[in-house]
Amino acid sequence: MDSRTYTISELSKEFGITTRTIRYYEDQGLISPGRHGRHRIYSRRDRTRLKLILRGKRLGLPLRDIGDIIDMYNTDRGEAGQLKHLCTRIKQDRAMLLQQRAEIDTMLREMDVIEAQCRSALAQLETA
Amino acid sequence: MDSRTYTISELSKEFGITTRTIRYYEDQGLISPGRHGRHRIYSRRDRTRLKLILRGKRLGLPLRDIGDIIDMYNTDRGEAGQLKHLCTRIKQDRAMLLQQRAEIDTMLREMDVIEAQCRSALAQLETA
DNA sequence: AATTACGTTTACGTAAAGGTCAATGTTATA
DNA sequence: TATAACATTGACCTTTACGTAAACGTAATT
Repeated sequence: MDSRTYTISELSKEFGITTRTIRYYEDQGLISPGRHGRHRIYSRRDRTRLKLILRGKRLGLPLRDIGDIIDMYNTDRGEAGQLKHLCTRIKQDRAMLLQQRAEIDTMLREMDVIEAQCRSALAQLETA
Repeated sequence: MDSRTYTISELSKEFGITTRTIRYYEDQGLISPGRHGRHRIYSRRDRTRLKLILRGKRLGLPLRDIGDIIDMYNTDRGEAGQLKHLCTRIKQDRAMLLQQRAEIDTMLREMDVIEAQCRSALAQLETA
């Protein structure tokens, strides 16, 4: 049943964030690790959530939104209402991601142009 | 010479941000519009900068970084040192963008899986 | 028994990115 | 000329996302 667990410092090292940050995420309801006494114990699922949180952050999403999204994708997909809701959500999120990707592509192309200019200018200088 | 200009409210409407935000960007040295008396006048170049700022924001970059980047790509590419510096910078930025895009692709694929599960679950419910 | 390493809560601090007045200036229009 | 409609500066306020420090608990070394 894959019951590997992690301590807070293990996770903080692995992901390059402070323990403070991880506790803060818990405070904001984004993770809820188990406890052994008062010590936190992180399951594999918790680790995954953490990874998703950091991914969301890299996309520039606020923590609130990240929490909502993760919860959305994690709630019991029992009844039809929930399922349809999730489908709608997926459609939205996908659109957002596609747009971001398009923007990244635009920037990459623009950078190609600049780099080409840059290189030819350098070549000019060298032959001069 | 394409001397079309814009008022602050025109830009705020066009980009869906408040005038306060635009002034804040100026305060942080990200734009420096001309003045007619004390009123700000934005050139086409200013508008472009604003567009770049918002793009950077959507990528989750802090304003400082955005400023640095834009300046980098805008300074006079005169001497070889500058040019090489810019080339290095481009390489870095490109790497970052590619990684972001890769992450987006990962998420998109994961969403495909979830959506498929979701749809089949819905189909099950309907036939039941 | 003391030190070290790791963990905990509580609380205050802070930087970034604006929001929200308030008081005032300027321009166009009725 | 009065009244909107739009600008400006300045000041203070707020939220988000942590940093930092204090004071303490626990468990393993030395």
